[in-house]
Amino acid sequence: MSKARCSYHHGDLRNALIVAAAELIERDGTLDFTMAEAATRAGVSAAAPYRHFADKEELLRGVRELAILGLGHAAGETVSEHPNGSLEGILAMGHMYLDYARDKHAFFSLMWEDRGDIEERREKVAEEHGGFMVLVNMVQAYCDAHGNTQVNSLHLATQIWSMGHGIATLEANQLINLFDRSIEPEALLDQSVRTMLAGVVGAAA
Amino acid sequence: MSKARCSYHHGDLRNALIVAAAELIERDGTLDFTMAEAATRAGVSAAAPYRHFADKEELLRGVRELAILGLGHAAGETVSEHPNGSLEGILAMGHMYLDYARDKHAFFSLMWEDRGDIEERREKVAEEHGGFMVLVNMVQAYCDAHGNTQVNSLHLATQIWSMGHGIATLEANQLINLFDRSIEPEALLDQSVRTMLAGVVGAAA
DNA sequence: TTCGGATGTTAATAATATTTACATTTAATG
DNA sequence: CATTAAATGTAAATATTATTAACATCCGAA
Repeated sequence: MSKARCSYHHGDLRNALIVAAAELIERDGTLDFTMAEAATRAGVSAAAPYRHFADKEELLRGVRELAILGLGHAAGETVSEHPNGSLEGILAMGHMYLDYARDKHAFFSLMWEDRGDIEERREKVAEEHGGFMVLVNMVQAYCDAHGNTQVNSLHLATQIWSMGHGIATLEANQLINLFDRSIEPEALLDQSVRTMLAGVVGAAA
Repeated sequence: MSKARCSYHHGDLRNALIVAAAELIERDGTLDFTMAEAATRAGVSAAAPYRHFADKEELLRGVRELAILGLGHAAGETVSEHPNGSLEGILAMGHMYLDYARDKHAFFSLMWEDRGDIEERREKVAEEHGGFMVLVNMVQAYCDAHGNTQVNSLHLATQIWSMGHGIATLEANQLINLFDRSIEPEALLDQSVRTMLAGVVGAAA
């Protein structure tokens, strides 16, 4: 009875609802789908979701987990396509992040928004945020490759993440080139990352 | 009749509603005040706001303008407290931005969120976003002071802004130290800014 | 003075989230 | 195998808000 849809009980409604909600978010580009539509899409009545989620916020948190895992997966793909410890790998990671922010804006903001569950999230860092660890490893490998063992790679990775996050966030909201239409987000990010690595690790520029 | 409250007509309801909404956002730390409460606070009925704003979104856009002007004002204050073209001035600007993001989280996110009015915003850049221009001038002065005339200060200011924006956004959502509790946002930002300036302009570190 | 438009009011209307009361199914227990 | 409590669904309320409709008042121009 783990995959029934034949009768009264769904079998895997919680996940089905998360997927349904994600599809609606994907379709509309916003988080304001209705609970009723998500329920219908999952093949149940409007009240059924409340057996699995206290409220819409909780469902959104479920979708968020899915999105975070997806981004982590993309990070894994990206790293596997480039030489270990290479600059290009780190830059590619930035481009991937930028693409994600642009193409899946609603998921991107949902992912980082505070929804009053910080403590809960802290506990799930390891299982959810593999993506960041991928970056940390890339940075570490880069430092190693450049013979620098003094660098705190977690710290440096956080600096690079926040640079990418800032550009991605602004770009997703069409603000990065608000003052100068000629600015190219990827070029800007590449240059920022190069400068940061050159300044902290040496070489790279 | 520009400031009446005596009789039937309010006199300046549009602005009063923006202020009322801003107070509610300040009070609750969220954007989900009700139109009715904003109206009551402004001393009018629940339907009155619709004579001035098509919907809640439009009222929020009004509040956003106010917030952006406020941040611009803070930028002006900050720059006036430090030597022209100094590194400390630029760092102070970053701290101010970080403080704003933390203390006025709801306004901060409202400010940068896309609310489907990009074109409209582009037209108001000059009148609204004096704050960014303050940063551009600081960066320009910094470059001048370091005898570097090759730098595109608009470009460099955008890089610095996006770094600060990334850190501020993550910090406001309590995510910047998700992986390493020991990270201090201001220190991280200071170091990033120094590295960027040193890498692009020279000196500074 | 008088009339039209702007701005307010109160009373609907509508869309949604969420709860309630009841139904069905599952799974453990004797 | 029969029984029953817990889990999971359903349909029919409720409640909260945004928003609109229909009507009232006021201000400024002709």
